[in-house]
Amino acid sequence: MTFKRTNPLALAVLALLSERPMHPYEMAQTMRERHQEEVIKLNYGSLYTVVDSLHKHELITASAVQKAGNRPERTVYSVTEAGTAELHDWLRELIAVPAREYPRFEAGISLVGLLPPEDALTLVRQREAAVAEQLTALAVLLERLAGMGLPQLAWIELDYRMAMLRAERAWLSWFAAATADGTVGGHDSWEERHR
Amino acid sequence: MTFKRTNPLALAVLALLSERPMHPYEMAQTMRERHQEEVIKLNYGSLYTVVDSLHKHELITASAVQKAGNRPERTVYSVTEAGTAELHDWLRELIAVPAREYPRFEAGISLVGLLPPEDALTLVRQREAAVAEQLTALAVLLERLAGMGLPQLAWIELDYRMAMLRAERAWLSWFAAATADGTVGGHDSWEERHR
DNA sequence: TCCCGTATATCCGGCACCGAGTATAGGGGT
DNA sequence: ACCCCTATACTCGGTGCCGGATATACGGGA
Repeated sequence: MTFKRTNPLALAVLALLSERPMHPYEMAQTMRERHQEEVIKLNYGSLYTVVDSLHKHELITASAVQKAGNRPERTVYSVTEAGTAELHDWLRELIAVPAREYPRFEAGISLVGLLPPEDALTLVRQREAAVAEQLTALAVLLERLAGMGLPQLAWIELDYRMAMLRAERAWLSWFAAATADGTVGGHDSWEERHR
Repeated sequence: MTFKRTNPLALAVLALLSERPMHPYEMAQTMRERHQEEVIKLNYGSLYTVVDSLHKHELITASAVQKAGNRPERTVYSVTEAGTAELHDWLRELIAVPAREYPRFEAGISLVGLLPPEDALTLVRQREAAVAEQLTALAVLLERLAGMGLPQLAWIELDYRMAMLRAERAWLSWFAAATADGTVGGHDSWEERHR
């Protein structure tokens, strides 16, 4: 059976091991330090499952089993050639081919007609504020990373995220305005339904 | 134990049942007809699991068990009062509170430095083209829906999606250009690493 | 010296989810 | 009268994922 590219955590593992051999716990630490867990969901339970799976598919190998005192054994893994190939090919796919993601907000907004227009307006305004906050937080973080001398390429994904958040904020602002002054198509029957 | 708002399919079920009682298979059909499966992932296996779960939590009730000939029994469900409350509250949360989604592309682009710049450029251009195609397809669909007399509110989530896709296309276009003419921060060491 | 909070490192049981399988009914063609 | 294809309606086994439990080491304060 061929390896299934479901959990992006496996991608992170391959990427880390392509730097140097590590044991799972060290991978987690490194991901934390680099703020990588903001981009790829990290979960200790899943980490060991994912490492096992990669091992089974021979994309990584157990290169050493250390034992310090009475502590649990630490298995150190290295990436294999097949693993490096998998990493690069997976990366290519992720970048070149847009994937259906089913964002939760799309599901929510598609049913917004079930709520009274006044309520919808309040909720959208709340989201707008939350998105604005995230944007300023991101701006601060970027400032700090750039100040540390890191090149743009090292935080390119944050640049992308900011662009997306700005677009979302703009859309929310438009929708709020259109709901407030009743110019959203179908506003009359929407109001009528809720009294 | 309180109901866990994980699978948005449960949201769709509550929304459908708030129109009229249905059996699971009919829910699936209705979702298909309305293009709802483009916004909420539909999977027959999950559908029955989700319905069971809603039933266990008494958010829906089995209002009838029909039996036509020798065909398998069809259980018709209705939404309870608690179910309607859950639907509305869940909707509010989905709209007002942005959720961390971990988009696959963010994971991919964050590691783009592992690929040679020329390859990255090609891949990003490919994605740009794919996104452009999705945009034209969406525009056609919107035209058709508007032509059928449906109000904007009925396809508001597509409007949102178009806005997001346009923003993504713009960002990809920028990144491709910056990679091509070497103005992306850290381009020199990026090139150097790959020879 | 004892204690306790934190860091280290992994394991495991339960459950949601998925995709493929199953079985009958209905309808149209020859 | 027979066949086959599609639509109907659900079922089930396998698996990946998650959160919390487990167990030891270490360092610092009383």
